Amino acid sequence: MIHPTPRLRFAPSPTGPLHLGGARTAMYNWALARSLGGAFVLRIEDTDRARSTDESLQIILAGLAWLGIDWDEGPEFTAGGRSFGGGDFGPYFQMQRLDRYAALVEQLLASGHAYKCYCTPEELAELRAEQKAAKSSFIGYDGRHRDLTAEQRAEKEAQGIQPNIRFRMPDDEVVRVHDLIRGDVEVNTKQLDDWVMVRPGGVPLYNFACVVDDIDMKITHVVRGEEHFLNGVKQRLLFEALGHECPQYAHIPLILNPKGGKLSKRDPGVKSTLEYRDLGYPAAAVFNYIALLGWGFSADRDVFTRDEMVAAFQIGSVGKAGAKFDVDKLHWMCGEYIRTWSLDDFLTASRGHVEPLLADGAWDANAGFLRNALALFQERVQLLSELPDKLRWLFEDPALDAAAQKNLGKHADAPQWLAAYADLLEGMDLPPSFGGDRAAFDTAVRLPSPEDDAPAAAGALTPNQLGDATRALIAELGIKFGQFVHPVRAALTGTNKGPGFFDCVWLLGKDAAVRRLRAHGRA
RNA sequence: GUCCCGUUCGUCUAGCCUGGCCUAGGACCCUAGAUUUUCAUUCUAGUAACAGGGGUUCAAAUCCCCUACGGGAUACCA
Repeated sequence: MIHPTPRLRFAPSPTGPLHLGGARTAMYNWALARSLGGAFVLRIEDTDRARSTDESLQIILAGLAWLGIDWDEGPEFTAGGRSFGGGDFGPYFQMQRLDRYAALVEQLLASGHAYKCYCTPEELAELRAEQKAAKSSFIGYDGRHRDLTAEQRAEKEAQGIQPNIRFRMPDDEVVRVHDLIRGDVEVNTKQLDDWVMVRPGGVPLYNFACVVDDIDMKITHVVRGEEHFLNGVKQRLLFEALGHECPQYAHIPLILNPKGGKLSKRDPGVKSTLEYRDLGYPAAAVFNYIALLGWGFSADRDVFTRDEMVAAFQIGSVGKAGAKFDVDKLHWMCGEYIRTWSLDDFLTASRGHVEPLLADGAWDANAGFLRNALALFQERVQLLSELPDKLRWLFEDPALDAAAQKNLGKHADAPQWLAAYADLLEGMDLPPSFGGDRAAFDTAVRLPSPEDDAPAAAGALTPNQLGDATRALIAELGIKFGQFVHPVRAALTGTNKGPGFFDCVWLLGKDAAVRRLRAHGRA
């Protein structure tokens, strides 16, 4: 037999945002498809009319695109100049495939694999309650309408009851399923009831639509959450009833909250994927981190690229145990990725977070300044959303935090030092503060690299020259470097942490620096 | 209740299939130190695990059984 082209799918229902667990399921499907050289299909399971929304759909598509999980077939979508979707096996929305489901229902009804059931939701709830009360080992539909006569059905219809359609399961049969992750598992159909394929009115339910679509879309492998494990058994029997081979199944464990429990609304891992984007998590870092939740790249490497993952990915090596979501490691990973970026990439990514601090047009008007400023923070953030708080002191006089207050009050002479420093700076060719004309200073300077410490315009002061002058003053005052620097930094930046002292002064610029020193100083 | 799956450092995991190379490896976190004007980065070192109990075997983290605990399923949701 010829091996069919591998075809995998991710089939979300647009009833909410794409959380990280869903993204990981999509990713494993995607990675397996890519590693096998097959196709990755995105199918939208929108048969739950009450809860499906177009907004959720857009969020899901944008979330996948952001993570770089691109789909070959499915809804059309364009992001970042790339288009996704299309394909010859559509439609890819289940609500556009109702004719197809209807045709197969007729076939199954005719062959006896399916039958009409007239039970109402109330009746079924009552049945379940009775079973529970009687401590029955089986809880579920008891097959009471399995073999209704034509007369009985006519009677129900006459009462105006619209039937649902159920799949007839074997009563007592051991079904052996092979799972790519769990291995061979045996399930007795005694545990499974005759499940509903189609709602009254004709809209199909998950297990039925899913199988029809997997057949029509020629799906060869299904990777999904372990909550679908038993659905796999039901689906396998339906595939057989329809005369088709069942795809290979792989059921992956769920992501757990840090306590080891089920993920609930408030847990970090259930945030929408787009929230991570908006908070300045690098997409590649999020991708990398969630890949690690249940799968390992190698014994001694945690950081890897998409391509490396595809090359190394094997579905069988996904773990069977649920993984807890660890924000610390995610954040560490984000910092790792940000530090690998070029300064230009960092600037581009930072813009959306920093620009709100500035007046309209100020980002472009102060490109050189911002480049120098941001360069100092690339290795000091894990998320881009940390940037505004870390940069605010450059644009407005800061309130002193507790540590800064302490530093400022540590030595009785500190106010004199501040005043002396203000005098010194006032007489120097220091750059003007943000918003001023800094062209002579800011051109192409990247502060952390001494070799770049060369302003374009002759005569403009560099951070290193500022440092020489400052050290001379400190010597004159007869104090230690540390004694001087801590209170001054506090007065200037409002905090005791941050980039190198001279870089801070140089970047802050003359007018703001002098103003703040005078505010806290005394001659 | 019943059925299915799982359980290696606090966390993610390597090792388990094909017992011996495991005095159990890596990473995050934490701690200490080095570097630095602070913070961050970087580097070095350290703490820390085979859920418990039986068995099989010359030998078990690795194979078998039981217990405990955790997760999943048991919908006219997906």
